[in-house]
Amino acid sequence: MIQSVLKAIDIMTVFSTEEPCLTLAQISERLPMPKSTIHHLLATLISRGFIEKVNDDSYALGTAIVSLSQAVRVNAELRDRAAPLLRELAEIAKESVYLTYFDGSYILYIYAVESSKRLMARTAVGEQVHLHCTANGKSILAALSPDRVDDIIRRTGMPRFTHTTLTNSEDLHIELASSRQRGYAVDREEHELGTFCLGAVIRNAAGEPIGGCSLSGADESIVHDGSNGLAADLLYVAQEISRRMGYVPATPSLLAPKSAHFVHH
Amino acid sequence: MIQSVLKAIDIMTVFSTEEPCLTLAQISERLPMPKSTIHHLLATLISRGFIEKVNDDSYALGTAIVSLSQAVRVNAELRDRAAPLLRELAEIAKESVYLTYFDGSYILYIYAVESSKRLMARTAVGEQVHLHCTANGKSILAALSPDRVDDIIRRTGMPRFTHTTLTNSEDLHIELASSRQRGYAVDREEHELGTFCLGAVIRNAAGEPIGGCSLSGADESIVHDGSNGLAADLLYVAQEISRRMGYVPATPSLLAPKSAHFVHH
DNA sequence: GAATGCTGTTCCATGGTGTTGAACAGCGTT
DNA sequence: AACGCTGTTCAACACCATGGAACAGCATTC
Repeated sequence: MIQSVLKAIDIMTVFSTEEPCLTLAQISERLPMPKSTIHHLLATLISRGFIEKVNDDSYALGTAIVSLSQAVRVNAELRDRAAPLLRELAEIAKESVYLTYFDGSYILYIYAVESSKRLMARTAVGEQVHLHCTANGKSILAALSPDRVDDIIRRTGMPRFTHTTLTNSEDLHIELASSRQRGYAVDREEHELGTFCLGAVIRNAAGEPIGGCSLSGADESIVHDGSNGLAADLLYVAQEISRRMGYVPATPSLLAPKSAHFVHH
Repeated sequence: MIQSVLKAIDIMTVFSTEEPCLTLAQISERLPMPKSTIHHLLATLISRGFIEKVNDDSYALGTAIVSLSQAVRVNAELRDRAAPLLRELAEIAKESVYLTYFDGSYILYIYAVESSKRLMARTAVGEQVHLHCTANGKSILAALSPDRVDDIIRRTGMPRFTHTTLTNSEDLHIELASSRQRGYAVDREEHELGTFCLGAVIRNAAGEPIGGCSLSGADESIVHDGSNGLAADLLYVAQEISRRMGYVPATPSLLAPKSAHFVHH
């Protein structure tokens, strides 16, 4: 473990969306390091664009980090294979579409086609969220063994976000059973009020869940089963992404896209 | 300058979209460092999620970088203010919409609402592009003094990407004059064949150009002046983003959105 | 099946370098 | 004008990053 590198990373991690700009004094009061040490590290990070100076007396994360994200493995291997399908899905559904990556404990949003109905200004890309409260997360949990599900919720907990969030293990397992039966998971404002989602799991060549994709809308009708072909299209897209990741279903799937848009694949 | 931090950054910079996964041997042949040094640094970066191991014998950039990008200054200050407007614009235009940040020499794509017409699978977000060959870049150049324009093209050059790319200073200055007159810039397949764009500049409180937004389509009709209200809507959005960044136009603007969608702002 | 070439990994002594408190400088406030 | 607050620089000491060499794990090869 190289200490100066760890310290440099700790400094970068102090910045947040809420506090994108910090003075040296603010950084030093949040970290157990002398100001001069922080100053040296900041100068080094500035030289490579990882940190930038704002207004002569405060610091912020620089744009080099955004450039680097293009080369992150999951972006090159998962996102770039999934993106064209997700864009089509967004166009058909006229709703926001999200792609997430499962890191073993949480999901990380790695791609989005966001419709104007999205409530939050900030894009979801880059956000890390619990599994139990999202359609994406539950579609992944539904693809894991009950033991692994219990293991994950033991580690991460089941914090409440809204009045509909599932906060105990039994409710979750019941919900996962119906998700498994449907083939996709549903989120009824469990993470964010005013946001309803459908989520479907994505698997790799080994059949393991590696992420998910979801449709997200501000209208409850999106989660009404059978009211439209959205769930079928979502499942088709998730299955096609899995196929592109090397997944070969044990029983050849009968899924076909409902929308004619997908016929050319 | 802390050398171990510089080395850690150099290691991360070796990864690219084309080569997202590298073995220790591959990294060491691209960098003038002994394998053991690289190994130590990799272990440190792994401990914080900046690097991850793939398949036991190769390394890749980890997801921590994607999470960090949420806190990057331009994302918090520019992107999050612009995103809602850009989503509406994308919905009205039914084309891809992009937001870029001007770093002094290049533009960096920081947000996108990508339509299914986009040719490339990869998202543009994170890409760094020359100014002279994009609508976004030219709208920024048109807002700078001729001296600064010359200074920038002296530093970055004017590489050719397609048969329509402007590759000499005089052509560029003529083009910038008409962009200035129109109020927005146009890209006729100058960066990528099959991609036509309209771009408009975004200014900060000091009136300086800090970025741009653009509409991008696969159809030439998008750049046909006056054929539709897209340019007017784009200009309205760019102006409204500038306003949210603190810009106060010298002469109160008469611009109004053509589409009724924007009336509620 | 032993030997060879390749990986990635670990070890450890050495000297380079990161660390640090203290001193400096630049501003705004008092 | 003196003070308190910034960010910045300095230099000496101790620590720790460094990188050669040795190890281990695994294919491939002869």
